[in-house]
Amino acid sequence: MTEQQQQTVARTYKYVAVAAAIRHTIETSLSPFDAVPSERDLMALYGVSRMTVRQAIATLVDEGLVYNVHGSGTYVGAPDLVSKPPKLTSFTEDMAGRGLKASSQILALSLERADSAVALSLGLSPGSECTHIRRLRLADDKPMAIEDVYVPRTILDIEQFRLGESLYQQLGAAGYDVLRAEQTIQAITLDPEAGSLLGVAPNASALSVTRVSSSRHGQRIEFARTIYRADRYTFQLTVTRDAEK
Amino acid sequence: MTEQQQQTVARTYKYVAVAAAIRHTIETSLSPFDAVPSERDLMALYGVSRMTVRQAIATLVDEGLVYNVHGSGTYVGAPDLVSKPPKLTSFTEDMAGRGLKASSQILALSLERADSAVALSLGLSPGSECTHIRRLRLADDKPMAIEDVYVPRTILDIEQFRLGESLYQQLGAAGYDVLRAEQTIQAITLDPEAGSLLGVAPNASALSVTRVSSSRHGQRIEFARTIYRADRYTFQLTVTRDAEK
DNA sequence: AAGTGGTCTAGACCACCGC
DNA sequence: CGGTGGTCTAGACCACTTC
Repeated sequence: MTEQQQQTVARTYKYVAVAAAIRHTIETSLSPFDAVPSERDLMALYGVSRMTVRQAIATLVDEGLVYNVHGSGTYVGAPDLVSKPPKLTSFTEDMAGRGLKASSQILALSLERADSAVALSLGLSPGSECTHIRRLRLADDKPMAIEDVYVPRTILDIEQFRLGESLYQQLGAAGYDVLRAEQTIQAITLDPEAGSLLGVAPNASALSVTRVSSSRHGQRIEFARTIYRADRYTFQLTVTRDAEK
Repeated sequence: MTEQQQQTVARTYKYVAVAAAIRHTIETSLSPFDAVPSERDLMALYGVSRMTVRQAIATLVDEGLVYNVHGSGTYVGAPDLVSKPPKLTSFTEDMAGRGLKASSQILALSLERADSAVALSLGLSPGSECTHIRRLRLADDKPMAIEDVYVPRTILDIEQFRLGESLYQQLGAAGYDVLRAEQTIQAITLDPEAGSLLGVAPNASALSVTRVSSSRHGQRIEFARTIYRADRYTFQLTVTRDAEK
């Protein structure tokens, strides 16, 4: 943590201060669906121009704390109405969010030539070498998923990989920050070997999540496939119909 | 389609026009990572104030078409880096997005007392009456999914329901605009009856998507469960790790 | 008709990037 | 240092909701 400890004094912008003041007002004295003071009132209240008020409100709208109704007013939103875009989380983070303790068991760690699916997904020429990590993922010490991760050798060589440390953290340290991923979710039928690893009936149903992760600039870093026990894992997300914004 | 045919002339706002002009410029003569003309140039070019230019650019940033770099410029984004929040779509829209033609076959239409799962999800007292619609959903005339929809009778009575017309459109016309939904995705094993309806083996795996839809103000409108053939349907989404914005 | 948020102007200065 | 986007002002009129 011995970072450069920026001394920037955090120059406070007016709209940030106004937003904080409004947030405080809401938290201390307003309830969901209550009206926030009008923009013109807020101008007078905080001694700023209307645009500054609007920018402050815009950040709150972004957070989902309030919403605008044209011609009527700005209102406090219901907390559970907030629709955040889904986040890319590690298995450990995902389990923690479900109140479970994550652990792992390495099943295999090897350098392999990418098969066509992996090569295609990662944009590699077929036969390129990849570090392959196969892990049994446990939640509260019971099998939850089988995970196969493929990373190009040029990004993370097998000898560099340190077991027990977060993969994303290691990739970030190597200059490959994972920022986004495309995920494909499908239902599959387990093969008997996977079934026995997961402790379920052979030929049981399971949820397969395939992920291709990329850096900020679109460079593909990781191909991962995780097969979850259908009886222990569901995937949840919020979708919106309009630009609720 | 004999709606009220609003005559609003679609009053075109300047920032919308400017955004369209910039979009056109990008599509016809710029490539990813190219710089867009500066805001001051755009002011002069389109004869509008800076704020209007900025609002136009803001909409394009929202779309992921361009991104700003403070102190440097505004640049065209890479198309595949765009991360849109997942949208709530009707089956017809969903299939159209996959290049398939959607059709339906009504399996049942009845008024029922909500079972505990439906009542809980919709916030109804157990035993409340619900309109239940069970449909076989086809894509390119082949079975794709079985869908059960439950709507409180107080929102849509069974006699009001018009077959063949979009449910969401009917709900909207009744003053219940569906704006967002919580979805739960899981893998299940089909029962033989469902398997035969879908034209797959009994006990095949399938993807189950459960949806609770709400209005702008959080009123729960619809409980739906759709069971998709695992071999014809996958669920895709983009997730981000940081506030990529 | 009064009040709200939405759009728009014509300026100004600040913070940051690259040369 | 010049040019860029980011913040901010003090007005104005438009579009919508509410009474």
